[in-house]
Amino acid sequence: MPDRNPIQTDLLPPPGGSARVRVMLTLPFAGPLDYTLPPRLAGAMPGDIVTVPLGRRTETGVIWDATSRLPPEFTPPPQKDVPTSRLKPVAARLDLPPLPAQLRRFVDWVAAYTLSPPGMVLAMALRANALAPLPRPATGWIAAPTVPSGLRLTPARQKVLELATTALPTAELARRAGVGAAVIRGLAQAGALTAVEILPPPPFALPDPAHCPPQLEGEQAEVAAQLRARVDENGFSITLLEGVTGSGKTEIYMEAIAACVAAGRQALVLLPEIALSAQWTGRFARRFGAEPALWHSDLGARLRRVTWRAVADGTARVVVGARSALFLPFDQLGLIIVDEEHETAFKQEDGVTYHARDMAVVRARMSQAPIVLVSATPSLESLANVGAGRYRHLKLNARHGNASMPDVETLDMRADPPERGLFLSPMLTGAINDAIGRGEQAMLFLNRRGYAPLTLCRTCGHRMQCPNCTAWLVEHRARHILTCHHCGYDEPIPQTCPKCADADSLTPIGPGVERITEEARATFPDARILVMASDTLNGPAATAAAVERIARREIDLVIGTQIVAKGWHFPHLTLVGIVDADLGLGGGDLRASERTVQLLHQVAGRAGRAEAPGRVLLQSYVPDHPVMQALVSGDFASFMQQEAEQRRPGFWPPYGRLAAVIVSAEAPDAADLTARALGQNAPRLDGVQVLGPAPAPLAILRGRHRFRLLLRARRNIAVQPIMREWLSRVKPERGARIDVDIDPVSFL
DNA sequence: AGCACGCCGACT
DNA sequence: GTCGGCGTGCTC
Repeated sequence: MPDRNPIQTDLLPPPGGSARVRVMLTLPFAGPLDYTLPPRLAGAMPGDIVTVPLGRRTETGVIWDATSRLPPEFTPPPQKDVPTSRLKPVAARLDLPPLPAQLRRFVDWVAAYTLSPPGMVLAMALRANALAPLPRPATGWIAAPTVPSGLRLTPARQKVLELATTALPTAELARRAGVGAAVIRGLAQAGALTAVEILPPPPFALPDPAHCPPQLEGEQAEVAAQLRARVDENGFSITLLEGVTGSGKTEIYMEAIAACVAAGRQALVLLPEIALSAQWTGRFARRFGAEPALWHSDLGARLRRVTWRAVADGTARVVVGARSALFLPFDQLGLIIVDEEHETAFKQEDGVTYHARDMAVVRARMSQAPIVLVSATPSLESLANVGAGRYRHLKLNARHGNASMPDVETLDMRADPPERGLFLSPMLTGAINDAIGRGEQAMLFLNRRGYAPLTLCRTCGHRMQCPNCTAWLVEHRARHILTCHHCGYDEPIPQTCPKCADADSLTPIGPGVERITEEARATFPDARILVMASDTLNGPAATAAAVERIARREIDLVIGTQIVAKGWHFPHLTLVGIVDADLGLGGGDLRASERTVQLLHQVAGRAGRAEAPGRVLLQSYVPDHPVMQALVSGDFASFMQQEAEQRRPGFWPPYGRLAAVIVSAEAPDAADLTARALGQNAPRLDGVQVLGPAPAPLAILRGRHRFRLLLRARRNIAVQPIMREWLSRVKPERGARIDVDIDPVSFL
């Protein structure tokens, strides 16, 4: 542990001067600030949490390492040195556990990689309320080994001393002995009771690897053994675990967790969404006889603090969480699992933009720990890494038990169109009727919330648009509003067209889940229907309750958005209807096809898990599209191969690197001028190309005008130094902001 | 991110 | 004459 070595040279006072330390504050500076360390704080070390003066206020920060340990191409340019004579002294060292060296290094790495101020990355690591003071341990009383001579042993005193074999606080001891507090005080005074601190019990029970191990056979046992071997070798490795839905991936990687816990190390499991954690926690508890520690952004303040500490001191052995769990102060990280690794929810888009899956790989490397990326439909990135020999590949080909893969068919909407004004084709409604008639469950999937995505005036053609964004307002009929899904703006549904004032001329165009529900209620009047959308289910508890109702067969037809695609287990669901399989294909997004296949395959996987085989019907106007063909044939390997071949020649990811630059300003001119200045100063380097500037697809967002540029580089070129150099040459116009997104996922 | 300093409009 | 608008720039 080199960083805890008290003779670390950078902390020794220089000859004839006082010690200099660098302190990272949770502020958007380019790096740590220098302070002197007063003699009374001698011995303070990197990682220690301190308060320092800044201007005329006091800030809390972390003593940082004197020298960067990043590869040179990632190291930000050095800042100018402030002479020691002008430095202010560190004010105080707080009595808190230090930030581990590994986490400090990770913060530096993420900051350098994403081109974010390191203080903002540090803020993510400290947002846990970790800086709140430790609660004072309660004092308890325990009987002294010998009763002091001369003590009169009254029956009351006798009783107290008999009970005080384990430390108990005054009130509790008095209550149990049936005496007053005065008796306790008297005994303490006489030296018959000794005061001790009562340590709170560890907040997380130790998971028991032997509690309830699954019975694995064949390829499952083989894969579990492989994963255990990775954990047991106790070094860095990356494994892609690819397994069809229902193949028991979770049970199998839990064996790796078991090995990790058995070895006394900690495991981190990242899920794309906290909604999944309730189900996951249940499975974990059945396997290990204890609950894992949970981590996500809206955990209560107290639990956050307790969890953060428990991760730091190692008493939390298994943490399951959203992407922010990557920044917990693990001490003995022995395994990272990224479940549903292809999910784009792992990409954080606001504040520090980072991809949790990729950063998890970095964290694993720094911890010299194995990482397992898990998916039924791996990302092209991960498959390419397998192809290049960088990742190991484990496959689970068979569904658990006797369940077979669902049968997927396309419904050609040109040949078999729905009735006018409806969205479900006769073939689909017929299949739903059949399924419900057999006492089975059906599901309709449409990845669009609300009633209709567009409201149009039949008289003048006016489209209801968001005043702050380049986007249509989505009708939410249940709430009687038109709302913008980008900025949250809403207004009541107008009775007359705001442009031509014609009454009752506004018409909803296209379906959302609300509208499909309306149609389903009319078409299947006797069916018990449940809608699952992020705005109808508030919170993980409500989602879990809905899943439970479906499992108990209280529902015949589930209608849902994206949320139903997650790994829910619906044992009686045999039919899935995709209302609009073409939906994700528009928009010119690099990953549109890949994402559509992943999403629709995930939804399809909800069907036919138990004995009854599943059937999936895709409503499409382009049934010959490679995406539909891949879903029908189930041959994703070939589909991904084709995708890869399309991206390879142009050096698109994963064969090249991208960095997006978004210029935004309230004033259109400021945004335009800044974007053009960036274009004119674009780097001219071999293997690097800059596209744009062009107005962003969302040309106005939250009232800000936006332009985009895209830098594309060959895979062997680090984009960070190029970006740093480029941005340093352009000064944004007043009011304009330049945001950088390394490895962009969204192209809006 | 704060918080000052700074240089131009409506007020006790 | 001042109070205060928030633009610009610095904080070790």
